Amino acid sequence: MKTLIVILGPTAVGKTDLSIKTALRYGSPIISCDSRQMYRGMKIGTAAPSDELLNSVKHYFIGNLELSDYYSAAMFEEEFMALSSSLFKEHDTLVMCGGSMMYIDAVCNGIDEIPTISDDIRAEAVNDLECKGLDFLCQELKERDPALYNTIDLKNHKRVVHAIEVCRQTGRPFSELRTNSKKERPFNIIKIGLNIPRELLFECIAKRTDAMIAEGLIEESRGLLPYRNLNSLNTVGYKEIFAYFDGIFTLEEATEKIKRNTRVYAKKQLTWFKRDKDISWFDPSDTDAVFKHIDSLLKSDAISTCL
RNA sequence: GGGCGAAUACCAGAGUGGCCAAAUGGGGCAGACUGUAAAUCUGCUGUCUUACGACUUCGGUGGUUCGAAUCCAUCUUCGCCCA
Repeated sequence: MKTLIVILGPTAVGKTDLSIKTALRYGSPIISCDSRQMYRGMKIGTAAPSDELLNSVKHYFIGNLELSDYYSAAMFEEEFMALSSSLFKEHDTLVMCGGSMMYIDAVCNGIDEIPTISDDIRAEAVNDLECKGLDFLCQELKERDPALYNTIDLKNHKRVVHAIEVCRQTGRPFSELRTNSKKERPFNIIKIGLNIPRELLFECIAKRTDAMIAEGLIEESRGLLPYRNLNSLNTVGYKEIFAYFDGIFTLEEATEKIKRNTRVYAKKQLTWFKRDKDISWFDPSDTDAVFKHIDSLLKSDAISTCL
């Protein structure tokens, strides 16, 4: 059976390095699973792999999107499945590496079929939110989908708006479209979680942020300034630098904010991953332990396949 | 040496007799998550495992008062001003 090795963990923990080593060892390309490294022109701020690394191992989904492209976890699932099925023809194992929690889950568990919302409906819903308010949308949701109304976070406008969009477009309650089922995949999945003590992780974050500034994050951001309102640039590292351009922060303050927001993001990732009991956790420097773990699982799969 | 001002929870900073365990912001901690997710949202943040409950706090000490972070005295530290 084919195997997907997923390397995940909080930002700045050292996933990239280990993914390269793992890919080289198992002769696999790397499928990136990072919702921001997919966008072109955001290399420094997203800590995308260097050109050198990209040349050492074939990577997918790095810098493959325009800043203005619409993208989603469901689209990633679809593209991943298509790509993996073709890559598995030549490889027994594939390495997927990244920290975008929802994308990882979309690949590993699948995501329900929900129609992409049309521009008209989206615009109208957003307009309703601005003009009529969140309460109005909540009331509509209560009528259209009482089940969801009772469980959704009614203070989270993004969720409420999307629920309304789906209800309006399909004419059905959003909750009916949710199956809560896990999709079967035609490959095994090994989840390698990387983590280090929080203090160290926070130190890495601080160092990496300083390095980004030194490598030209400001220049990169200046070039991206015209696109600042795009969702792709609603991203830690850029929004703070944009605020610096606006004069809201000094460079020092912006840098501190980036560090802080990156820490919050890392924590959020860890909270999400904590729920996933399929993850085996390792120290990123302990390559041997990771390989040993992968080898033993590959071996036991080989044995059970023979039987 | 003299005059004035300030001292509040992790930090900044409101509060100037009861509605104060003490606004607000920052920071910290915890959590949610099925379609732009590095997004978006929530809770907690004096101690007591839970509290509509109890206990200890607003520089120190001692007072006034039924009641003090708030008033008085005094001490300490810091800032400013006059010498």
